[in-house]
Amino acid sequence: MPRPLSEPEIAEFRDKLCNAAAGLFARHGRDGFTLRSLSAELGVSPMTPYRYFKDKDDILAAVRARAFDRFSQALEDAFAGEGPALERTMRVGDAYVRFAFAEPDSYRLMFDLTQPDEENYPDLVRAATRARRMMSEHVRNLIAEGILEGDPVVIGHVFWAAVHGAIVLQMAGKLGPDCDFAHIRDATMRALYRGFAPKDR
Amino acid sequence: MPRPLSEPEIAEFRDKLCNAAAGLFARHGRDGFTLRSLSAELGVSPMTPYRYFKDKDDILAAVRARAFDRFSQALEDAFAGEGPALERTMRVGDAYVRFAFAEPDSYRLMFDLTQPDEENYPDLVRAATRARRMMSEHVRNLIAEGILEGDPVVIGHVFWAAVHGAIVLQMAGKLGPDCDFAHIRDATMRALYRGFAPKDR
DNA sequence: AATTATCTTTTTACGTTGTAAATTTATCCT
DNA sequence: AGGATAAATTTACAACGTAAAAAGATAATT
Repeated sequence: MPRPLSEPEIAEFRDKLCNAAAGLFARHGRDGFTLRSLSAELGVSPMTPYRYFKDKDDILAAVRARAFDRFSQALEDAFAGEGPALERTMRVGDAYVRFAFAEPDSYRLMFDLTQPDEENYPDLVRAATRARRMMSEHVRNLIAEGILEGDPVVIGHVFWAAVHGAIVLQMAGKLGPDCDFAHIRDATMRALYRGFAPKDR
Repeated sequence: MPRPLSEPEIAEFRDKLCNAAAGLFARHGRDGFTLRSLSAELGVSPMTPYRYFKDKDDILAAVRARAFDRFSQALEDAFAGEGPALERTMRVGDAYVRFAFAEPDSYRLMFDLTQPDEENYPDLVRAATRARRMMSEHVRNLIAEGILEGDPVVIGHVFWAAVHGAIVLQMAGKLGPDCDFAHIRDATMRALYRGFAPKDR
């Protein structure tokens, strides 16, 4: 139906394309994701995506932004429920790890080190910021309940970096054979809770 | 001089090629590293490297292995000197961080998530294992001096994962604007030392 | 209703990539 | 000297991202 191409139509195509791209990514890895295979999957010519995205990097940025949004949603959902702060935080942590290993390709996409300059993709920056916010948000609760002590932003980032480090080392196959991820994660969390515990008691 | 191509000659060419590849990588990023530009840099035809390496992935594995070896060497040198355990460990930590930010491309190469199956490259596995060994080695000293308590392998991996996580988040530009790497690193180390401190005192 | 203008999509084409195959070049052995 | 052999280059091909040209389809204008 070619004439005006309304805003919702554009959004729908972009949506379908991003989903197809994510699928390709998951099935055939980074190299399996080509404009040509993507177009084939969508049943359009290889040049059609250029009507909806600037170029391949633009597509990648959109896919990454979507991954970040699903990730953030999972964390926010886990945090949303009722219960004591520690329990809510543990739910967030579980959701984090579950997402990372259930969708390793999305996780890779989000945090891969060799990525084109993010600042050129505002929606990606927004989605990444949304995810980051949650990192310190649940720590605020822990501090309020007296479980931890310190700056919530810093502590949140420390927890985040620690679990992220364990995840990526695991994903990169860099963890030794005699110490699996669950072990590392458990020891890390235990040590950090003790390390950031209020000083007086 | 084409006839036998002695073992040292092969090693020398591989060496030169790996250095050139690392340079290309550093100057132009992953996409700037092509067989053609690499050959041009070496003053040979684009097919010559195939006499010394199976394919591009094989070259990449060799470059990665060399990065791991230089990395390990830096850590081992830092650990080698005299002094109390805590001081030696801090030297290792500093060497780690210094290497990561002085040679971010090498660090990326070592730990990038989208890498072909390592197990097919024995030398890479060896180099990676060498680096990993150091992670728990210095922790053994800390435990022997009563500064930490627990399994040195697990604790070593926890420290490793934590600092690695902070580094890659920093490199990926994922750390918030109001908390820089040095801050995170400091807080992480402080918390982990406290968290793994012997229970009695 | 026919024509024109406008917008989407496809087709075609180009430069670049990794690398297989064929060819050339240089050395050693008889 | 002349063949054998191994190294290096040249040539060639399929696949990639994407620019440019062509085609196709609808809305507006006459």
